Amino acid sequence: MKTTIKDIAMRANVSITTVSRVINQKTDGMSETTRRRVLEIIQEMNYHPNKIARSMITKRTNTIGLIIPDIRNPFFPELVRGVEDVAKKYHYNVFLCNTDEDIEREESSLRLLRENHVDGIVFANSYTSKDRMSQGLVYKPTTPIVLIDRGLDDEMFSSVYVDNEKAGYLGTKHLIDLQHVKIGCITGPGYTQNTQYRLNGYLKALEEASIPINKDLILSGDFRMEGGYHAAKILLNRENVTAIFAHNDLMAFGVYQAASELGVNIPGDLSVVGIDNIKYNQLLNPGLTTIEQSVYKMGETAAQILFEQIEEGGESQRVKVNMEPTLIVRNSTKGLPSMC
Amino acid sequence: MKTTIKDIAMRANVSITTVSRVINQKTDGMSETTRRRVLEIIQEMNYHPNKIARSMITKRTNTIGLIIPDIRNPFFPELVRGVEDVAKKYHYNVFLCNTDEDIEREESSLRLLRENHVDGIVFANSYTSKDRMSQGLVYKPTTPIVLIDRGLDDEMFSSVYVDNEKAGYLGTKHLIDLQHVKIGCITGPGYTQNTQYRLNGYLKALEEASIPINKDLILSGDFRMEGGYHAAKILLNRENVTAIFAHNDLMAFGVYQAASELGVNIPGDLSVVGIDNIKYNQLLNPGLTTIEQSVYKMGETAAQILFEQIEEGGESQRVKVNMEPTLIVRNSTKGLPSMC
DNA sequence: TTGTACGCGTTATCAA
DNA sequence: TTGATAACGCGTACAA
Repeated sequence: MKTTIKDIAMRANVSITTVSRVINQKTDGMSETTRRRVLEIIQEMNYHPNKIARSMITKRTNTIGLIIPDIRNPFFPELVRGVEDVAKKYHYNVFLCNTDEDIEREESSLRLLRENHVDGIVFANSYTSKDRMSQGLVYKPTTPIVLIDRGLDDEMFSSVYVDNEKAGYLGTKHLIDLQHVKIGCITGPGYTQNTQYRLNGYLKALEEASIPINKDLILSGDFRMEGGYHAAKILLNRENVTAIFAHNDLMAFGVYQAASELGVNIPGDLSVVGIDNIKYNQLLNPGLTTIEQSVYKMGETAAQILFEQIEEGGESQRVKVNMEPTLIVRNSTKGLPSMC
Repeated sequence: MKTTIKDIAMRANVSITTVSRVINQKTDGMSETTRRRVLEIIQEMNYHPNKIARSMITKRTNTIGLIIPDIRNPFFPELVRGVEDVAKKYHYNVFLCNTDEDIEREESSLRLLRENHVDGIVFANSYTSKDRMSQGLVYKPTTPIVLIDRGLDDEMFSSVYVDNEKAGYLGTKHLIDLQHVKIGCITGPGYTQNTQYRLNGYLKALEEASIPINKDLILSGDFRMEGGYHAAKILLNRENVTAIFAHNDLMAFGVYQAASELGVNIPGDLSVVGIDNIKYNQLLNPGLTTIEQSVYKMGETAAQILFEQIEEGGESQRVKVNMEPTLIVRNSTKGLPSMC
């Protein structure tokens, strides 16, 4: 039997109300003597309040949910830490849910979190189509939700995301500035919104430079090494590209592998750009030029917004934060000798 | 106002007991008619049971805690997934807590989890000294705890860990077999038990080969790239080692960086071995020879044990699982030309 | 300055 | 086959 507020009350010869007051610092007009005595007994009996019971009354669980595709994708640990560090500051615990981009798991996570009465949810729904999302989320409009990485174009939710079109534009522009023309593009899965926006940026940069668009240079990947590897093989064997823009670093890693197998030198024969600036891409030789998204900060920001909405009790304004991506040049990109 | 079991009962013209029975599949001797009607209303009103209230009675929250040092260390995402996947199978949610190896945060995490009445805890206390741990955990002997990565030598807790002495032995033996004699060793922080065991393995292998032990070749790192980098600089500049055994892959990455800066060729001038077999070390050129620990499996196993203890209700046997590390040879190690 | 008593949403016990 | 009611541990309005 765990010790309860009742046990403390008995031992201290006071009512449970008094004990409750001590616990919740409601000691406005209370005798110092009883306060001290209660505190002592609490120590002595090693009493810890039962949050479950408390939240029955207060309607607060001091708990938030965090839904992501897969913690093993090195993009997400940073994000998770950002969220958790803010949560800790607010004395909140966080439930972590991995969905593997599976719509079933997204919805079951949402349901589970709701049944656990979390006070809010940070949702990295990067890979979900809009319609299904809305459908899934409509379940629980009462709990504040902040979308991360790519928001729905929906007034319903706050969101924090990177300007993906700009990311796509920056990477492509960098390659064009280096005189590249045959620039391969490896996108994420077709159904993600990130992919669409990043691709738009790519197209825009080409257009601006009056480089004709060749659809054979645009291949669809999976945001994982494998996808980058296979796409790169095709681009290198069939299309003779001099540069590849992979829509995330993991796929760029795959490009490195393919290049290595084919005896293609980076950056001598091939320039490579990624997106994310994953920490461990410094390991690559040569270092990978990439577009940085401040992932940790995204997590922090999303959590911050969420807690503001929680505190304001649901009737707060929806917020959309747009983060700027920045180009980080390393040694995987190199100017093409200008052809005469 | 959320819909409650009461609302359902009203609308269905039955008692809350009946509704409760439907929810909990206790429909043994129940008329199909009422069952169907209740089910319909539940659908219609989009009712979801309140787990908080339920756990007041059942004393079960269907929630476990997972405490780790830092999710950004690429060792842990695998472990987290292992735990979470098993948890999901049991319809459990998991609270994630990062401690940064800070004893304060470990204890506050423990306290927070306990206040949230988790049914069990998986604790990766890799970096905590035995005494403080016991002190911290003694708080809550009622909740099953499974230690991971390195167990306390304590009958109190179940644990899953890798035979770290063997890991240290295997890596060193491999280098010795390649004729290396001046083998540098970069350990983890001195206060971790892993470090002690791995170092023992290193020493044992040297002894077996009758290679005299040189304490200058043993440096203490931090399990991060930075530590590996600095230690490698010292070993290469001052000690002329022909091989370095880093006690995890991250530090081996640091060794690569140092070698690259100093113009030292791997494996030509220097052989390198790590521990962990982090997924992205395939990216390194040359590929890193390392000792694999099946991290995902460790997570799974720990969670499995935890759930067995939860189901058995606390009076179960303590279990200690010892996982075998295996050597994975890639291209970072090379035989030394035998000196004549 | 302190205490009594009710209610939060659910399950379990016993009765009908 | 179904229902009334007591718990679970706590916070709080109101009373003393």
